[in-house]
Amino acid sequence: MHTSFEGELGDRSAWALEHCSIAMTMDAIGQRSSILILREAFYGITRFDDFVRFTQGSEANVAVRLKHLTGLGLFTKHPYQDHGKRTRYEYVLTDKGSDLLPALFALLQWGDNYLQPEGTRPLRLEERATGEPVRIVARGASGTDLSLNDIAIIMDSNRASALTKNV
Amino acid sequence: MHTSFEGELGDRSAWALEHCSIAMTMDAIGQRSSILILREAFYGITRFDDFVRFTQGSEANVAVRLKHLTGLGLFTKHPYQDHGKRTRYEYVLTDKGSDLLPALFALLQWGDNYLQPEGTRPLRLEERATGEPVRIVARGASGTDLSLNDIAIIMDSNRASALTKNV
DNA sequence: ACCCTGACTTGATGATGTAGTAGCCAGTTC
DNA sequence: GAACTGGCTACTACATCATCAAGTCAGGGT
Repeated sequence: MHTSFEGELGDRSAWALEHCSIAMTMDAIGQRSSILILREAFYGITRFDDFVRFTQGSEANVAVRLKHLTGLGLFTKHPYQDHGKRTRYEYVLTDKGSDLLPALFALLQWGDNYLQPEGTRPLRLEERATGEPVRIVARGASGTDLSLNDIAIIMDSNRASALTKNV
Repeated sequence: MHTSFEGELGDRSAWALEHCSIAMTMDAIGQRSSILILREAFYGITRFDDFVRFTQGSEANVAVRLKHLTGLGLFTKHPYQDHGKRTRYEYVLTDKGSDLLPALFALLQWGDNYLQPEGTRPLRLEERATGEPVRIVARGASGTDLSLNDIAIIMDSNRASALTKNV
C-alpha cells in the first residue's frame, strides 16, 4: 500500500462523501460540458457563441453551464459591444476559475500520455518566457516533485473523532 | 485575454472534441463514481467491499466501474487470501492509474480552497520525508510555479493545417 | 450435506446530462 | 416599423449514470 492515513482510517466512511473536496468539486464542475467550457476559457475564449462552437455543445446546454459556473463564481460577465451590435457579455475567468488550471491541465497531461494515439501530441504547453515545456506536478515545500509514495494523507484528528462510525 | 495560441485558432473547432486529451480523459474516467474509486485507491484502498463502503456507491456500480477502470489499465487484479477465506482479488493501481495523482489532488486542492466551509480542511497532504505541505502546481523547466498568464498553448502546425474548417 | 458469506451479476427504475427544435426578445439595419 | 440577428429560454426526447432488490456462484465452516 502506497499512501497511509495518519489517523483513524475506520472513521472515514461517514465523512468521506459529505466533506470530501474531490466529491464536492466533481459535483460543482464535474460535468463533461463544464470541463470543456473551462478548457475553452483557459484557451482564451470568452464569448457565448465561441463556447458553443468550440465545445460543440448545444446552445441550450452551454447557456445552462455558463449560468451555473457564473453562479459559482468561476466566471464574471463583462459587457462589450461590437461595432453596430448591441451590448453583449463576455465570460471572464475569476481567480476562482483560473485556479482550476492545475486540475484541467493535469487531465490534459494524462490524456496526452495515455490516451492519445502513438506519437500524437495535439497541444503543447510552454512557459511563455523561456519556451520550456510545462508540467503539472505535486511539489513539496523543498521544491521536489513527489509521487504517491512520498505523500502522507493526514486527517484532522478532532474531526475524525467527531464522526459516527457507521461501517 | 490570458493565454494565446501560436497557430491558427480558427481551425481548432473540428479538432477540438475528437482529439482533445481533456475530453478523452473525461470520457475515460470522468464519471463521479470512477473519480471516487480512484480517490480511495490513492488513499490505499484495494478491496471491493472497501471501495463500496468508502465511496458509498452501490455494489453494482462499483463492480461496473472497477471492471471499466481495470479494462483501461488503471488497475490490475492481484489475488490474495485471508485466513480461512477463499481467494479474492485486490485492485492495485498501475503506473497509468498512479499518474492521475496530480489530477485527483488538484481537484482536492481546489475544493479545499473554494468549496469547503470557512476554516475547514478535512484532509492535509504532507511530504512524508519532511512533513511539509504538498501542492499541485504548473511548473516550468526552470522549476518556477506558473500561472495562466505565463503559459502559451501551442498547436502542432501541420496538424492544424490538416483540419477542415467547418466553422 | 447444508448453510453462510463475499463478490459479484442481472434486471427494473429513477435521476441527471445533453441534444434538438422551436420560440422569444432587444437592438440594428434597412 | 418591418426584417434580421445573436443570445438565450422552454420543451421534448434520449442516453448515460446510478440505485435498489434479487439472484448467482465459489468456496469454507460445521
